[in-house]
Amino acid sequence: MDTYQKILTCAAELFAEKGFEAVSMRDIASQAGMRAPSLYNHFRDKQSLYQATLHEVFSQHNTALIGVLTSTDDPHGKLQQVVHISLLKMAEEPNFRLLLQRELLQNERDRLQFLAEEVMADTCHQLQAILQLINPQADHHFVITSLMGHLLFHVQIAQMRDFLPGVEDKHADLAYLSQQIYDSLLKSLK
Amino acid sequence: MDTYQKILTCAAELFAEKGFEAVSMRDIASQAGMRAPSLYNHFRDKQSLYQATLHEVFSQHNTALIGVLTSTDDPHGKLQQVVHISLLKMAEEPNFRLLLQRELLQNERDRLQFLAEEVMADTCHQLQAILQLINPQADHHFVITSLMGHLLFHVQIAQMRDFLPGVEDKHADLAYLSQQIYDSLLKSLK
DNA sequence: GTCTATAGGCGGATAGAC
DNA sequence: GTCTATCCGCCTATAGAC
Repeated sequence: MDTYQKILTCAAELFAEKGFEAVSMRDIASQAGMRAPSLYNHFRDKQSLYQATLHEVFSQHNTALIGVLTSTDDPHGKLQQVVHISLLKMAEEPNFRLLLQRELLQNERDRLQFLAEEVMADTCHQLQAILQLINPQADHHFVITSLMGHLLFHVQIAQMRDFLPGVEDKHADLAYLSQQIYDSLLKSLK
Repeated sequence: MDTYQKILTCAAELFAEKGFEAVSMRDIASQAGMRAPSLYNHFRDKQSLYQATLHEVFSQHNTALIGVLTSTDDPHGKLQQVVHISLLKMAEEPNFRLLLQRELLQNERDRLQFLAEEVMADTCHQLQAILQLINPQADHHFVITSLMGHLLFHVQIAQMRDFLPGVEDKHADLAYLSQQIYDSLLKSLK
């Protein structure tokens, strides 16, 4: 892995964990085994490094999902796979979810537009086509939004689940969660 | 309103909008019509001010919800009201949602435990009792988590809805959203 | 392409006058 | 209880040696 990629990887980790403001160029450089000024040979400034990090993480995640969405499965199987794989990927590699959720907390219009168009639009369109086959009458925009909310929130809440009432062993099982989310998705489609 | 409360109000606004790291004591003081050192007559340091802000905003929101949850309505009516009022309150006064979501992004165990026990536990228990009356067989923990995810995410996504595919006018209507969320909640309970 | 040294600004926090 | 003045550290970013 070349230096450029090494920096992006470390930056993704730190920005995801602590957020843009809480991470210094020294932190990133240190993580990447160099000094802060060296970063400026690869990125114009901190903002550029952050943007490049977002682009890297988001596009990687998207191409991973497209494989599932363009498979030849029937609509139900595809839907189930999307839920399952999204959960798995977000659980084992939290950078995508964290960076996305941090960006969602910004209320600058152009950053939200970037998120919508560059990160979510493709997946939404693919999902829409699938839902169309299952139930053309349903409110697809609502259902897709609900699905994204489900996926993000259930993974996010995993770390504090032990502190919440009514929790059982099965809730730590991603396969069970995935099944529940898929079930309630289908029910809300009918 | 005394100075103490004035500071808390301004701090809540700024912390919610920009996050802890991105807000300086000078920013808060300026918003409250004073100079930064004056803040230290009311709060030991920035962390204390932040904690006090969280406590203020979270407890206010919780007491507002308890009124609904302890009303004498039937379970279905209560549930519908909880959804509706939560959406309304979060839409018109975003500080609670933003501070909650920012705290959820931390992965420090004790802060998550604080959130779970001081912010969510009461509401969860009340909801659990309601769900028990509707369908004792259902996975209440999952349903309640889903509901919270729904509420938070649909309000959050409101600002970028125009950029997402398949959006229609009705999606900007809180009453419609509230109905949809309640409907899918009931369906996933059956 | 990486380093040291450093500029220049902003951050949290305190001292002490009023 | 609020202010001005100030300390001191960390920040981003650049200059220039190697």
